[in-house]
Amino acid sequence: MTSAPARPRRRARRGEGERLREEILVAARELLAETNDADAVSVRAVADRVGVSTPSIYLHYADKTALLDAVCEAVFADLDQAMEAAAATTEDPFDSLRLRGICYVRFALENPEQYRLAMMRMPGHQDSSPNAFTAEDIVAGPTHKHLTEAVQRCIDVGVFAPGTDPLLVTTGLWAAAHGAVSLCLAKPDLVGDQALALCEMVIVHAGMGAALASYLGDHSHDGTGEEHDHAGMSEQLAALLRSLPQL
Amino acid sequence: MTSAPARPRRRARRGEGERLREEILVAARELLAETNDADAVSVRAVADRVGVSTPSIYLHYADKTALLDAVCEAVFADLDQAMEAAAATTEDPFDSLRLRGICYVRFALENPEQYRLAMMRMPGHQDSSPNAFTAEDIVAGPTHKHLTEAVQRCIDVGVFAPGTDPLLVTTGLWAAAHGAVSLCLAKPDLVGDQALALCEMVIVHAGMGAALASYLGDHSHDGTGEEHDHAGMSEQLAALLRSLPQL
DNA sequence: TGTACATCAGTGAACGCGCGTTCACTGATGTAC
DNA sequence: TGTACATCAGTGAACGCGCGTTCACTGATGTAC
Repeated sequence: MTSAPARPRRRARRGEGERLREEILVAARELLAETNDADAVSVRAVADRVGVSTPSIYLHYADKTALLDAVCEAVFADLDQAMEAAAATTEDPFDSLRLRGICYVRFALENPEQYRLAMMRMPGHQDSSPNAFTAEDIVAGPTHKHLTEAVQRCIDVGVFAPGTDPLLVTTGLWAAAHGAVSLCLAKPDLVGDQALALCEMVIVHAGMGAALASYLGDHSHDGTGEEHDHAGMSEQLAALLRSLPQL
Repeated sequence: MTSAPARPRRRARRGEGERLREEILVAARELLAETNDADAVSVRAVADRVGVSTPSIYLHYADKTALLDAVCEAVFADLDQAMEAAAATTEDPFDSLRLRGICYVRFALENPEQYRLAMMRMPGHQDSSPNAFTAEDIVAGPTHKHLTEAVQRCIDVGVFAPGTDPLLVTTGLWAAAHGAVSLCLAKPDLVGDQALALCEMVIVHAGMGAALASYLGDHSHDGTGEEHDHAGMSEQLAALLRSLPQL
């Protein structure tokens, strides 16, 4: 790995110190993409790839964790941008959700190690600083905001029952997408070459289930608007499914 | 960490070499449970915890990877046992699936680092041997087999439409459960203290969606039994949902 | 236009650390005679 | 019952390695006079 050809580099001029900061970020992401191994991203390897000495990294990032945090932020920004572009191709609110889901999955499958780093760093681990990229950053960020808005539009249009909690559906859809994708990444043999199809299936199923549940919740409860009775769900579902053929 | 009190140990007698092997396995899992950090499981730390010198590990495991593989196997075995016990409390096939899901989630939330190790080691990584614990091992193992059988019972009983591919539903449910759980583990703030409820919601939704899709697939296509038309799914869903209130 | 100087980007060498793994060994356990 | 010996479980010390980080430094860039 140390034999990676150092790019020819010009020393930055006076006010251009920020240039190297960006190059370091890019190099770290390239390393993730090429090695598919987060352990391959050492401070030394990144510096080597940029074509700069190791201590130079510390001119731009306080420590390794700060660099990884910056990578996470950049990955989420890219993901959001891709999803918004994908969603812009339709007017239908539910289809917009679906397209976001597909885009999410595609992004993750195409950038597995960057996705893993962004999504799977656990708080409290040695490799995450107290101010690491946490759930708060996600919820505050545009990715989550855009998704919640898309869910809200589905509620407005009637795909999800009125009174549905958009945050709950958002989190549920995210969980479904994340699960499908990370199963595909971790155990590819389990799904073979049908990874994308499986992921889409799971997301759409979760979406349909959420829609169905919000309908059931809206019509089978006392109307207090409180959380669904999960324990009784299977009987309701069974009853509903038995009635479907008479539609 | 090196100051972990070494347990008093008796040297094993002639035929009892296997005893230490088991103790090593247990110590590794305890380390995962207590530190919540896979990096804390070093050969040295494990040996230290058992109360034995470092090279002794190599009398029972070829290398570190072999030890981790054994841990994965043990974790999956425990998970299967817990799920079977949970499922045994009901006769209803769909409820059996639901209980398995809840048990799966609970196990993962209670043993986060062991779960992560078992499910998230990626093939091709430096820390996974060519014969590491892969998807093949999972599919061949009892956990997956039991789940598929439970899905099949749902098909037999009519909860899922006849002709449904049990393997597809199994994988989909697994993906949903894994997603909900790993989202909760990686970004706990995102779900707060509602982790278990969220996970159950996602799983049940995915199950409902699968049931719904298998019904739709059975009644809205040309009957060739080929894969669903995912692209047209949202219109079908929208139409179905619009018709539901007239039930 | 020329020169002294402050500033800024980046460097070379070294630090201590914990890691996985190996090797020659020790000493208890059981067996053969 | 006593003793020599093979076997087996486990050890102490050391190996080389790559890591994150620090420190005193160099030398190019721009500015003041």
